[in-house]
Amino acid sequence: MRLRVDPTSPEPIFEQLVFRVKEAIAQGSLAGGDRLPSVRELARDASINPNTVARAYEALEAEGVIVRRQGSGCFVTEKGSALATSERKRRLDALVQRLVTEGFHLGFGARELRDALAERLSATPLPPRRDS
Amino acid sequence: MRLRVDPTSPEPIFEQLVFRVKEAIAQGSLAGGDRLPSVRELARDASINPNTVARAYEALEAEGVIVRRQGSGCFVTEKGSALATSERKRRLDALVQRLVTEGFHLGFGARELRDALAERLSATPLPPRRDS
DNA sequence: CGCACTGTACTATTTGTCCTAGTACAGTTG
DNA sequence: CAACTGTACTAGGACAAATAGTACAGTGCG
Repeated sequence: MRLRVDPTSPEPIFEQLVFRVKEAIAQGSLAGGDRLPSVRELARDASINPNTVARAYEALEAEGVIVRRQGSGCFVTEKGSALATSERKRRLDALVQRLVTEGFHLGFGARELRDALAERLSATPLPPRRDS
Repeated sequence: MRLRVDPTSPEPIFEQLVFRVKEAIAQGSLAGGDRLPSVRELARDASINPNTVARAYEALEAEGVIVRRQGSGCFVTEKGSALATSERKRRLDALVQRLVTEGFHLGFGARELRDALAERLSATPLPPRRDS
């Protein structure tokens, strides 16, 4: 469980951490019940402040991705998203719109976008979902 | 050309403007050669500071999306992305990875992601590209 | 129990960004 | 010339991010 962070990126460090954890789960390298590195351990490994790690873990818990247990550690949740269907759909649409718009300005057309997504999905299939 | 902005959003106003303009181009409601509203006019309409609009236009020009002509206005560029192929590919992959990861945590599977993208692309087809 | 670990909660400080406000200058258009 | 365009500053307020340090509270194990 090695998490890297780019201190020069304009993206806040704690947000990078949040995404890396979600990424690891979406790729199957972290699964429900798995334990994350401790706040202090991860801070030492990544050469960042423990408070920053704690902030990332706090955000992950707020999203329902992990649970934090005082004294024992942080663990990946089993359940899926707790959002209403309409809100989930809205967020997905926003993500897709982002991809389409930015992709277009990068010079990619509809087919290339579809292909890139398909390739990504077949390269590392999504782990099975455990819907609550 | 009406551009709306959400002052309560955590996303900076100037970034919202940048994306709105790119969105309009990707949807065909703005095309190469079209003129954007002036800095002061847009600022008045959206009830924001002219400096904020100027900042957005500056960012858009830095990305090659528009050109700014002192005294005459800002115009949508004809050309495509000026980035190296490898860099364009890398950015596209990052966008796709974002969609897949966040989509997964929203509870969507591979098929639903593909369908959402396909639906978006068929709803408003991308305008023809004028590659430089 | 006792110790070492875990997360949690503060305060304080520094740094950087976002946004607003105001002024001024420079190029373009009619 | 007059009225518009973008551009470039300064200044200041508000806020977020990250650091450092300290302290407290729950857990697990020898």
